[in-house]
Amino acid sequence: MTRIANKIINKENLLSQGVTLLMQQGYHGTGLKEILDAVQIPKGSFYNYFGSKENFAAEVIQHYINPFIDQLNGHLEAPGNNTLSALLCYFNELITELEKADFKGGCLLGNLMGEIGDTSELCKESLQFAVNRYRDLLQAGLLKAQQEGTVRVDKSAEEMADLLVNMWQGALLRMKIEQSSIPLKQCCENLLGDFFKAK
Amino acid sequence: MTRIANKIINKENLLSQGVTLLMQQGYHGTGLKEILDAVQIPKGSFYNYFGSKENFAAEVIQHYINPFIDQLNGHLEAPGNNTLSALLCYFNELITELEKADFKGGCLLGNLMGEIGDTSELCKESLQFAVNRYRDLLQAGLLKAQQEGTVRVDKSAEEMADLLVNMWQGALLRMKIEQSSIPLKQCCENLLGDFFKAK
DNA sequence: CAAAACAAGACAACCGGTCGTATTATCTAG
DNA sequence: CTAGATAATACGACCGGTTGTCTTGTTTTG
Repeated sequence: MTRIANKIINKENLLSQGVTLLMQQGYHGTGLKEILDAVQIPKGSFYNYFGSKENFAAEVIQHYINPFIDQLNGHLEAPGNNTLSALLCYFNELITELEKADFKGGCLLGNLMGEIGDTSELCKESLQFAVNRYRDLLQAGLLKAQQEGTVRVDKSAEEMADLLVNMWQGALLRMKIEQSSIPLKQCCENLLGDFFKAK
Repeated sequence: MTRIANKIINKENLLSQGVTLLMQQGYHGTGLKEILDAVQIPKGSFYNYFGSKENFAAEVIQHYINPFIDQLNGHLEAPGNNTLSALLCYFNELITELEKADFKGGCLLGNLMGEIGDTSELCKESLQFAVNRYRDLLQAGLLKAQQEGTVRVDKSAEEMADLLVNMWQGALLRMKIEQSSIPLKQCCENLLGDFFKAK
């Protein structure tokens, strides 16, 4: 095992553990020691890899969103019925996962937007980038659904994508304190299943 | 000045400063020292008043929501055009205030739901109670608007109130990282100004 | 004067970050 | 191909400062 390969593995482990801990306990609620102990990596190495906790968090954010992009992409590209159904299917998958996790954590992006969205410039930019990537993908899906005639065309796909992202984030917060997936389901039913539908 | 009156003033000052600091820096991001220094109250007194930081935060949450309840109530009871307009007027007032604050802070409830919603049982309950009080008031307004014929009746006032609260929370998060009131305006225009409207 | 309320600061644990040293990889010269 | 120089990485003891909480002595009150 070469040294350089080990570095990549270590960074990957740190980021992965960072996603888990930051999502559940927040930025200030998670100490470096806790992350480092979990993956058995000394502090000096951490600072060699990332330079600072803030910079680490900015990378964690990107590391977090990637799987969601892939998962959504998978549903959008799958040869199924129509794109609107694919979106509904995707969100139902998310809901199932959140139920399985007992509504713990929610969304790292939403949590960090609230906690450090206006105290860390670096993380704010990382959050912006991550949210925009996600929103753009939703927008592409909604645009396709518009062309298929299942989604109304008197509103732009971009605006609807923003509405969906925002209500979903709010629903995740409600989910956390109510320990229930009802807010999530209401979000899908009312937007994708009603408000966005072509007349 | 009696001793008991002073205690009330001190508690009030602590709660008020707590609202400001917890909203901007979060729960774990704000140390007791910072709050105590700001209001010139010794640490011993704090623990005499509140018992613990967690308990303090739970009280801060209630202290935070009260003015919003009052403000919304004011708009709902004012002898204006109709209740739907009153709701729109209320939210526009909020938007103006957030713009004046340069989009800093956002909503204490949303921020804390994300940060400690699933680590502090006590705060979770306090958040639940605060959010429900707010939601119930919105629900009452929407119900009145339904009776006035300006809001659709094929959806329950409760469901619409939940949707409004959730999208508003999500919009506040987006506002924080985009430094823009556009998400907030989109929320109002699309829900109150479109989706909720009677046909 | 007893009991409760209050305030001051001690307290250990922990924070993010630094630094000197040891180890290893890569490059250069002969 | 190798010997030596240089850079990159690994590592954890250690830093000053802060954390939330608790103990203890004082003051106030009924």
